[in-house]
Amino acid sequence: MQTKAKRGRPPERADRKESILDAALACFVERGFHGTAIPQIAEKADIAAGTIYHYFDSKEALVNALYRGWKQTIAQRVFAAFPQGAPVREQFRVMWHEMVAFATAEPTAFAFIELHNHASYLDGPSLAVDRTIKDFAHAMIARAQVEGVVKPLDAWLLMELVFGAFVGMMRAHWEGRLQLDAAAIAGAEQACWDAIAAR
Amino acid sequence: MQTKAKRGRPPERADRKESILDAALACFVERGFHGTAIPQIAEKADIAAGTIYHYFDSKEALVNALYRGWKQTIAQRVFAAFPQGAPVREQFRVMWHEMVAFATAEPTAFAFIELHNHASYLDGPSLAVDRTIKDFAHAMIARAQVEGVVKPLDAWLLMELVFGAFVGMMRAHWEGRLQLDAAAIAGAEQACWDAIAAR
Amino acid sequence: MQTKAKRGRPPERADRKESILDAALACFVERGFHGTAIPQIAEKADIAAGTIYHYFDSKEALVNALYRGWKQTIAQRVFAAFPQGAPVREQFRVMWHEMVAFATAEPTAFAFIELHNHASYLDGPSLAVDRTIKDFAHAMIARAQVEGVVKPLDAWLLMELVFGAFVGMMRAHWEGRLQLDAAAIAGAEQACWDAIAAR
Amino acid sequence: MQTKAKRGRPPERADRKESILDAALACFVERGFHGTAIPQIAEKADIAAGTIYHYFDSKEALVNALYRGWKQTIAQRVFAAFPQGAPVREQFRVMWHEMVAFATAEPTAFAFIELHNHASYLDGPSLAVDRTIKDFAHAMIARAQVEGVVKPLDAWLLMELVFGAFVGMMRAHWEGRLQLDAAAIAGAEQACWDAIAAR
DNA sequence: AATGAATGAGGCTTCATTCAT
DNA sequence: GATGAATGAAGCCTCATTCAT
Repeated sequence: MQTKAKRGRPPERADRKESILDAALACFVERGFHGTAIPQIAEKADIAAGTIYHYFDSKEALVNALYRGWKQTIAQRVFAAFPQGAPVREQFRVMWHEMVAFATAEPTAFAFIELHNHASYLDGPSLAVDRTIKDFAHAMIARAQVEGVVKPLDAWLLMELVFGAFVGMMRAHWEGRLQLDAAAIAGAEQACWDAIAAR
Repeated sequence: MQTKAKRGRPPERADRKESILDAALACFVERGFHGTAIPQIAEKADIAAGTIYHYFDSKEALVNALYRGWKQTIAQRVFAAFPQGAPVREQFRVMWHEMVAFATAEPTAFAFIELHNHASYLDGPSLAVDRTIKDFAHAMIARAQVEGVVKPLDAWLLMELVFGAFVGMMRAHWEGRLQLDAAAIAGAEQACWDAIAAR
Repeated sequence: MQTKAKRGRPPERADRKESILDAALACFVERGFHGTAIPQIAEKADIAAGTIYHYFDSKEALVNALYRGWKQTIAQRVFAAFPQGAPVREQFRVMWHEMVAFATAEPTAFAFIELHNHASYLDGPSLAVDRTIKDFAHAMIARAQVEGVVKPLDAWLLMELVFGAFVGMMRAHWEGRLQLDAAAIAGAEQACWDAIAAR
Repeated sequence: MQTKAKRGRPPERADRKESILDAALACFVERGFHGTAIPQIAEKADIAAGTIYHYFDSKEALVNALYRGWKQTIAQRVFAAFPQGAPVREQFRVMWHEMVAFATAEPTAFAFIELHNHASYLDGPSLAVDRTIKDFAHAMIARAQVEGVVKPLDAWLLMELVFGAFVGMMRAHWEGRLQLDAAAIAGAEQACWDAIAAR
């Protein structure tokens, strides 16, 4: 059933690109990349399907823009907060809380980034941006090992353990299996430090 | 009216259901549920696409069968190895190594189960089977807390941290970012115990 | 889901061809030729799908056998009962009641023949067998016109009117819109005679 | 991932919905509902197969729209022409000629409606619209019986006989077995009246 | 710039038919 | 002769993408 109704410019609305990215984020998290249709994104963004192609070349370009954008956002945030000269124990604490703050403020974006890690539709540049935080955390741990405050295991292993623990906690939280208050978050942070700390 | 072309029964070949499940597992891990086409599975299994429908009612029924099957396999394996009367420290170690053994022996199955957690195409029975191992690990931790050997934080939180750390480690391993030898595995196990252990 | 269960000859059962024809008749009437799948027929006949191909070359061969078989049955029945020397009024009455008797005794077969008239999957021989009764009825009406007892309109037109009225009545009956008792049938017969009778 | 092949909007062409309905009508009459493939309809309508789904939710929705549309058209036409105050004999004649006029002007639509009566793919609303003309004709006959000009048989039976005769005549005409000129049509009308008229 | 009808490849699924057992 | 698993073409429908308005 078609309506010959209104075409052309609709009532002014800025941020079109932004609303497309938001809608796409929500859809991709909910149903995955291949499970999301462009018209679904358009509907959620309250625009026409064709409009998406004024801002992004393709569906793939859209996921990649989303992925890169959020990955950079979180990296910048963590780097900005990082206390350069502070003791490792303090650096660890700050990173942890910064990550929690991000994952709490932008749960969908965080879920998106975690779920879409290494997906086949991510292009080279996206994958490149991918490693920054983990590289950074690895470096921090490696420095701490030199000081002898962290276990002398492979620093990459320790980093993945802590990162995994963090993601596991957040995922359980999104999925409603876990309440998180300040005490729990701080307790978890301490537990993760204990995991890597030299005894 | 169909073409009179040659179709029909080809030379015998056993294990068809098994080879479908194997092929589907590999495809789903590689490209996700929606990213995998039935003909791709068929090709990998070296059968005709239609044959899949003799064994499974639909693509959804296939993922669910896969999910349930592997989830049960791993649960049974962990439960069978669990040392009932042993000290918690020992129980923890056994579970850890059992999980590693499974994830190493069946990396694709393990990846599949982790990636497809809580996906929208999983049906009720599949989701029901989902909680068994985590419930079990939670109970173990809760018992240890009574003994005072584990931190007095929310046992669910501790469980998710350890589980997350484990998954993080295994994922880094599949993705080639991490070498895992016996020492690394044992070191990681100790680190995870340190995470939850009372100081 | 497959079972390696019983193959080969099942408990003796004669009339396999007959039960296939019966099942096919019911299915074709209910859902049409293209709407009926061979496995559905097999299930209704309580045999394996492949078995049908021992008796019929194809689905088309099956409909055609069915069509020809019933068409001949009804024709033979009508011809057998036809009172050669009797007055036309009597001949008309006999034919009418013979048709009603058949349509009542074999409602599915009658419905099948009416619904599948001139379908594209009927082959030459089937269509050839198609005309016999109508030709016969036409001849009867033409003779009656010579006697002056029937209207001097195109005999084919009169024949189609009567035949159409008969089919309309029977169809309304199968479809539950019409009760038919002996009085109704006799009344309808008289009405049809009045339709063609010279005034 | 889809091919980057050229797709998208082709040069304008109006009346798409109408041409889909026309093409579908022709196909359904020729090969039946299950015997008609959506691509066949699309080809006949000279549009892409997918376009049909912009206008109709499914193949079933398409048949139902077709059925309802034509059924209403014919009913409106008959009702509009019906001479309310005239004698029954005249009303009968008008209805008859109106039906013939419709069946002659729109032979495919008429064939479609007759062939698809009570098919399993017709939905509730379609079946509801189905009875109007027959109910109307029945009422007319019932009134005539009160006047004593029509036989005192079940009015539904008489209606079905006349309707059946009419359909039989038209069908023979479409199928090329019968020439119909004004005299034949008028003669048939008189014959049908004679069928139901009290003697 | 925005729209959304149109396109047509491709996805899931069905089913007529074959053939090893 | 009977079986039913296997085949693969074809059916219905979806959806990424284009482009006239």
